[in-house]
Amino acid sequence: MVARRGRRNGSAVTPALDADNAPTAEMPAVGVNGSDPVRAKSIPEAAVARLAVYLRVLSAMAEQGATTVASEELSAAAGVNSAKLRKDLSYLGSYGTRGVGYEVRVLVGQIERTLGLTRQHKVAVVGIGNLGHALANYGGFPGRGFPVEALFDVDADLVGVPVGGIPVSHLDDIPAVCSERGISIGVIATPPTAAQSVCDRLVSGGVQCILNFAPVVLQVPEHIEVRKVDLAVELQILSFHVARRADDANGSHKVGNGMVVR
Amino acid sequence: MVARRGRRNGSAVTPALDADNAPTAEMPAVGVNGSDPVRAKSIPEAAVARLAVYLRVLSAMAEQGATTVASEELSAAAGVNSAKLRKDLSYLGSYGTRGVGYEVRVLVGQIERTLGLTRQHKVAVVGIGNLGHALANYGGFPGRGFPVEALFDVDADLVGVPVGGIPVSHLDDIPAVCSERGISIGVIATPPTAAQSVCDRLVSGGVQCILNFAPVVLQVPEHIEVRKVDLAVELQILSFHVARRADDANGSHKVGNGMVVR
DNA sequence: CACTGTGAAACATTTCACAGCC
DNA sequence: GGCTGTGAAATGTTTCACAGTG
Repeated sequence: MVARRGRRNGSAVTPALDADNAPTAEMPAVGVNGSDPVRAKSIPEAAVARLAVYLRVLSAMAEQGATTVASEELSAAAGVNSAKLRKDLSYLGSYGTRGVGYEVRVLVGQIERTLGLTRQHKVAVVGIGNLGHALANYGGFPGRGFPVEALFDVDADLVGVPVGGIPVSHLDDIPAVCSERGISIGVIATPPTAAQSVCDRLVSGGVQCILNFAPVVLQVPEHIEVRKVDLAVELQILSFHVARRADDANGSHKVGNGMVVR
Repeated sequence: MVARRGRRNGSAVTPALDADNAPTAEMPAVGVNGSDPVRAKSIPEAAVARLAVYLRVLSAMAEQGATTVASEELSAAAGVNSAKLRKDLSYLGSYGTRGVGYEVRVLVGQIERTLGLTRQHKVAVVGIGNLGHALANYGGFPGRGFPVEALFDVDADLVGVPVGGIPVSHLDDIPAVCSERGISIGVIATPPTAAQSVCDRLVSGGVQCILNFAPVVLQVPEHIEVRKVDLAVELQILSFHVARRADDANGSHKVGNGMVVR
């Protein structure tokens, strides 16, 4: 440790690192790394996101009875190229057989281990509106491993009402309930104005990670991991590509710095 | 130049490029680029995602009456560092004033222009379950610019029923309705099994971009832009970080290839 | 001989650091 | 003096291409 990330304001609270949703980029892969002689280098952030996709594809294949799979086949199903797939899998260790491929079972096990899916991660959903409902009813999220164990809302009419089998608690009880029930992941599905205060309460309740659906940049202590899902941003990125395509198609001209302008 | 993107199968259908949600990485920024002597280089993919965030922050600031903002302030609010912010804004052109900062109004206008937000992009939502409802009720998505103009579902009981003011149509009518209404963005909120077929119909209806909430890798023609939002993947990435942290904390040891294993 | 595992090259993104301007 | 804009360095990611192996 020691060598902190350069510019860092003195405060204990920093903006959730990435401005983007980035399942890729940023961060030197594992912990601090660099000046620390002990810590080894680990899996690139970008690869982690893909491992989760491979896992799903592999599980589907296993269900279909496949026992073995080659990088070419798996990569096609996962929408990446085979070199990338092989490189990604190589971060787990050497679990393939040259000339043959990978054993589906083994790969599933290794990816699960690497992603920490052998432990359970209890989830709390905050904000039981349309989206919160949808999330709560997912009922024990993706497959197994992410049981929803607490729900919160401000609405007095909602408090006490069970949704997907779990009674809704009040926002004020977030810290107590979360630490009682050992929640490790908080999902924020509130309006943007409430998000930061909800986030603070989740953190004080001992939650380690936050998945944020509210369109705001959360400020969190640095040991908290935040990921965000931002509809507006996604749509605007798509919009950019539509616009770019339109520009490319017809007579576009360059502006000062050489950028296509229209 | 010349050098085509290596592997690219001859088929007209390719897996949606990125395996990850990646608002960053992959793609040489703008269109073909490289062998084309005319086309200029453009905004990095990673920067585009952040521009959308800056836009939101700037809009909030404008509402609060701010007329001018310095890179340090804006970057803090957006959760990035100021160098990155300045670099990102420089892709738009030179709209700042040295010694002063940026004019909020101007920046908002430039980002909107760059993201193609001056045109409207009509949206269709497919799959009116919990999530679809939530999306439909967003009622003209983020602010302005993304009006929801069509809804689809298989459920006969739902067809004809208005949700958020728009009557639900049947899946079979996707191509006709989409091309009639000039839909440019399709949002898939169906169960995974239906997603690919829905996607195909959206494409045949002339939709240019797809936002996919279903946990499957869609295969699309290469001129179609796909982005995905995958809850399972997000949670598993968080899980990875929890696990990594736990490993880092206590006596971890390295395995063959030098990776932290537990 | 097909297919994995991986150095090394190519590419993309971020950060540094400072020249230049108001 | 304070702050933008940007080359150049550093870092991270993807792709190539091939040696190695069951």
